[in-house]
Amino acid sequence: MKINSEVIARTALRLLDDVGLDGLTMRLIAQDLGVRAPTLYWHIKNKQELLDAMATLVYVEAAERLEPPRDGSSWEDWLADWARHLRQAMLSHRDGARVLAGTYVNHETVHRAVELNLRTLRDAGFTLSEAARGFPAVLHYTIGHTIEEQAHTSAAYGDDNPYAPERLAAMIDAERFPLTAQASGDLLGMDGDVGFEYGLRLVVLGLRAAREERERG
Amino acid sequence: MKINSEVIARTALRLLDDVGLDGLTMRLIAQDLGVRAPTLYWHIKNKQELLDAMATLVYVEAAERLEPPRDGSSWEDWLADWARHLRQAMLSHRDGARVLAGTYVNHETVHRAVELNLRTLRDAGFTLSEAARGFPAVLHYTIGHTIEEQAHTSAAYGDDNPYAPERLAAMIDAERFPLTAQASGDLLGMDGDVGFEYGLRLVVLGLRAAREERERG
DNA sequence: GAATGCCCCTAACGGTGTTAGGGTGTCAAG
DNA sequence: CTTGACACCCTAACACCGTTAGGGGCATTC
Repeated sequence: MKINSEVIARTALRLLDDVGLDGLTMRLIAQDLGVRAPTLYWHIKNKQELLDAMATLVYVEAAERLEPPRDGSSWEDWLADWARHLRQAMLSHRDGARVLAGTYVNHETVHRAVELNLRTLRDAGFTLSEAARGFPAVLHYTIGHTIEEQAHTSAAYGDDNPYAPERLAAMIDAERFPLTAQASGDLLGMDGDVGFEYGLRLVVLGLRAAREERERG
Repeated sequence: MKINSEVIARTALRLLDDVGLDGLTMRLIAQDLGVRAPTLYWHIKNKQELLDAMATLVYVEAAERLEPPRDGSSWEDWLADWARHLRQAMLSHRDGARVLAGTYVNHETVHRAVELNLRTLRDAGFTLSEAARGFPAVLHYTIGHTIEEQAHTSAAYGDDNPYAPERLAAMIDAERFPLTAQASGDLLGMDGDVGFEYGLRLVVLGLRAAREERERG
């Protein structure tokens, strides 16, 4: 296959799943493409630019399946679905959240997604300003949650992951931290879909409450 | 000064502000301590463990100034203050959010903070389960927001930061993305305290709304 | 047929985290 | 007082990293 910057990024993204972010080297990517490392620099400026391109791909993966809300579907469901798509895109690649976090993606598909967010919220009765300040909160929550979740389940620690639930639960001193011990089930279950959905609901409820508060004056 | 793992972490955290996470090398830290790099390995297992220790210090920095809510202060204010403390701790070090993100900190001060969160929310009328699922959402939002903010203002790009607000605003096609263009001020102003406070308020409002929804049955 | 420019190569540079193995000083036990 | 153990630091070196310099083949264009 002909090599260009996008092919490199796609290859890197595929290799990422095998070796993780720390194991992703230029030499490895080049080898997979049947080429030597310096060749990559003909197509891309440096590794940071490659990481940006990878982040863009992940982001686009989430944004491109985004459609205007169908009739009858609420803005709450639509917004939550957008967050779920983004989360799924990150989860579908090892260290996906770390790759995405802190990369301001600039791509047409993403602009479209932003525009769609604004329009959907405004059509639902939000002011444009509320929409513009509100939906990034959903985004930031989603990124924050997923980066933590992916870190806890990371394979970086090998077999003896110090964040294994049973290990953490055993560490809590029930005398000094009774509520923590009592709620350890809920606390440790925060990773995964259930925990994500709970927080996501909170943010969406917050959006609705903020609008109602304004409407009441 | 006598060298031990905590002194190493403090030194590393101080150097971090000068050189950034990518510039933080074992040799540099050792030099600052008047010692050679391999010596560090007598005190710590590897660099990852050092980064964990640094993250713990930042986290503790935010948690140790945490006190039970004074009489007359609402749970909303208390919870928001806790988020602000955490954010300030991250912002007070270059790349602080990146260091903290994805490091499950295990330290007494943090356990105390968790317990205090649970107690405060429960005393305010939340069920323990609501508290245990709710406050991580605040935490995740805070981390997500701060990591993005710090990435955008990062010096990693040198003088030609592609995320400079005026550069981004100019990039938007007002014909195809009218709402985005119109709201660009609000969108780009999401970084900084104003944007953070807006989202933080949303999450807190969401918590309240979730409780009220339960109470109504 | 010459020249241009794309695309890949080899070689190498300066740096990284980390390990191996050896020294020196302190301090307790015999 | 001697001996040994142990804490703590060292030098040397390994394997690997991102990246640059410079050169060569090969197609397309004048």
